[in-house]
Amino acid sequence: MALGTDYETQDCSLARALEIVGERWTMLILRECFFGVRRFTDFQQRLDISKAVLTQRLSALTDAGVLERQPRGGRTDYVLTAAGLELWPALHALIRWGDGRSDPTRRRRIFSHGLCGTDIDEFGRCAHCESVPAATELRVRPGPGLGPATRTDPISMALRTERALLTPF
Amino acid sequence: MALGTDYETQDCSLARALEIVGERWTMLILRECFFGVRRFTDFQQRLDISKAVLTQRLSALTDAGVLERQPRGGRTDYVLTAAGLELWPALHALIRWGDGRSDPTRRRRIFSHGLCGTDIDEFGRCAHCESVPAATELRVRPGPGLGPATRTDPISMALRTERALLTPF
DNA sequence: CAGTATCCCAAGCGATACTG
DNA sequence: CAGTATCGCTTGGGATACTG
Repeated sequence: MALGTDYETQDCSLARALEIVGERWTMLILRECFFGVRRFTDFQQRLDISKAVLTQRLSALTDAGVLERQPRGGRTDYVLTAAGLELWPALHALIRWGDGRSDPTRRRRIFSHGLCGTDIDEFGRCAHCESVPAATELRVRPGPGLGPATRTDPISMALRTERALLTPF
Repeated sequence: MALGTDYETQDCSLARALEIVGERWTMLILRECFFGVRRFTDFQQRLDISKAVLTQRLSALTDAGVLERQPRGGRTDYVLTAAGLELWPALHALIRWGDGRSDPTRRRRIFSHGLCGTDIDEFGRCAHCESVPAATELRVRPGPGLGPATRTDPISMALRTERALLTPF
């Protein structure tokens, strides 16, 4: 069986999810979306991805209902839909797992609950509010593991300060 | 830049995670591990994956410290390590997201907290215990969305009953 | 700016056969 | 049982050039 062409025999919905978000680059694109990136050119420059591939991925995500095209200033924004926003727990879990692999004390990005300022734990929970905040309620800031600034573009610079997730650039 | 060959420029640990678990088939293999599959042949038959690819994935996961080889009865078991078990939140979030995409009332697999019997929510929480149980404390049972039994092998049949995660076959 | 079009190479993967 | 070896196709994707 060719994975990607026939998921019918898989008795678990994981395969269905991977069909949409399991391709190379897709998760990285979505991470950028959560960080507030919306423009084709910004995705392309930040990820250093070929334009053909980026076009294909953005279209696939749009077709799948994860992203939505919105006109802004004569240009197109790619914005997370409700279904896309629901991917946050999965994305966050992967980020935390990747972060914990080296030195857990040196995380690269730290997420906090905007309403109360408490950092969320590895399961996405805010200990103070006893809730699992949605992505729209979170803020990001650089952690101790984030390296020195190598990029000087406006987006990279903004992401070196604390900032609400999803705020458009 | 070629994704998969150079993640150094990625300022987020998501890329690091995807380097290990982002390849095709890898997540499906890990799902089987959480369900208790440990043998080469069982993976191969359940996933209908080519032996060459399975070999490569199992070796990569072993090298990455996600799986561990354990001799059992003259054969080899592939068993999740502590780092592998920590992938559960990410895997669970993806499964839930994939399940919710069609009809949320018709989930295929339902996970419950073995200690108290309460189903866990989409964030992995047990409402009764106010905790996020580890994979070792969970049980799986078929949900209303699981189709009719098409496979009659022992593993598929066992997975149509309630069962603790990670129990070896 | 936001793509499309073309080219071409490399990797991924399935199928099959073989092995200790 | 648990792989290796070989083959050959198909896809992915980087590079470059072009377009409304």
